[in-house]
Amino acid sequence: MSDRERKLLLYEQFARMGKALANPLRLELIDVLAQGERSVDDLATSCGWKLSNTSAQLKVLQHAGLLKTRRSGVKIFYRLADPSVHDFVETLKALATETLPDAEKAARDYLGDVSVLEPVGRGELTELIARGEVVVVDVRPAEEYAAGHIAGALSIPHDQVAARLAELPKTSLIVAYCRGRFCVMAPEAVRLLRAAGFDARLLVDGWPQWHAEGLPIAS
Amino acid sequence: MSDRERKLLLYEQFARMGKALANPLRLELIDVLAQGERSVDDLATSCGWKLSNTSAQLKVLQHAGLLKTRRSGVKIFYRLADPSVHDFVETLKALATETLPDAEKAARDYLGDVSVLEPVGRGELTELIARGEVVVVDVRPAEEYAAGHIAGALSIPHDQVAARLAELPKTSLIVAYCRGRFCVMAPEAVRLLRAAGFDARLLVDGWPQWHAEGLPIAS
DNA sequence: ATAATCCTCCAAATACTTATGGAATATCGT
DNA sequence: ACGATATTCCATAAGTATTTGGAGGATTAT
Repeated sequence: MSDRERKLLLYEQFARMGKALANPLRLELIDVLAQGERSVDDLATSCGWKLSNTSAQLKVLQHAGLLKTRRSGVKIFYRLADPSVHDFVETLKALATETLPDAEKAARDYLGDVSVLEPVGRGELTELIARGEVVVVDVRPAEEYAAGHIAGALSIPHDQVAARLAELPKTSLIVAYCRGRFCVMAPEAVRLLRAAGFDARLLVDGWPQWHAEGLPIAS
Repeated sequence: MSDRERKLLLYEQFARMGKALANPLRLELIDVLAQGERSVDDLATSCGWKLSNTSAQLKVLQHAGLLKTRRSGVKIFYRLADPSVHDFVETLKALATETLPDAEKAARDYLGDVSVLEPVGRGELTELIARGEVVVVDVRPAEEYAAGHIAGALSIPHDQVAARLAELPKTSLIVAYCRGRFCVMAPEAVRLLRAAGFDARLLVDGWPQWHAEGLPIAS
């Protein structure tokens, strides 16, 4: 085999990794799996795609070495093969919003203007928690909270925030978080809380980054 | 438009970036362009693909916001839109070789065992240069050397090394470099030099990383 | 065993991607 | 204006990806 053929084979392997990331459902699955392991139909339901398609796309990611599985009884749980997979996909999304005007626009249309929600850094939140000056709210679905959350956070899934305002203090700062920088759940919750007269802010990024930095967690 | 539709639109934009990286020629083009700007048929010749296909793939990368162009007379020069594009592709390649056994094997088949070539770090090379204890050889094609190289490096394109051994000292250490971690030119040159009795080592990574770190350069 | 549950595989329809050769277009120097 | 050079566009053919519904396998509880 010639050098030229070997080079093409190598670049074809690199392109396989690109192909794994060339599909919206697959990218969404990685985002959800960055919250913790999930079963196949759980993922299908959560992302709103057909079971057979979800299974097929999970297999694609698995064959690219990005996911691993664990069987528990009748269910199969998928998880990220390594936290670096999520970092890489975050970099992809950041690069897309920086270089593709259409992606930047799609992010703005979906998330709205996040800067007015006064994003709180992870360091700042750690201090606020230490001083007892904040209520942290996890607005992700209950399963994701159960799989792991910021130590001391309250679970109020985003679709229940409006109905559970009574559980939150009007006198203290509230910081909401969700799946990450491109997740709409916490920004929506913060807007709702602000409209209802609460002092609410957004956590920069979400659970995966908090977890990756080794900050205090619970589950 | 519903939240769900907006979310899908956003993830479709992210997937566009993945798609841009889902083709071996496109990844190779990014590697070559990380050495400096190049014209279309220069790239086609250098990568060994048909002109029309090279042009089409360059357009795909450009529409993904990864490349920019500059016209100079009858030629059009493409370049990376930003150095972060190259960083990102390096991360992709590293992730592929770490998670995909086939990719790791393809890299080994193409590059051979690089660790026996005693790779020199950039810091170490800077010191060796300062002490005048090394001859640095750039084995990339002459155009790439002309577009920018490590300060003080000698240009001996990889296909001329065997014929130009007389230009190199037997008494001093020789360090060769090329396009980067997955480029075969410097590893081959070091093996050739060692077989001919020279004291040769490989520079870790290649020109783009040296340049990105702001180390001494010339052109 | 049998049924229930969960997941994977398969076939098929549709849509997209890649690669090619050749025609069309743009720029420059004469 | 013309020819030379460099690039893009186009039609086309072959290949690959996506999505679906339903059949087929595994595992568990009865």
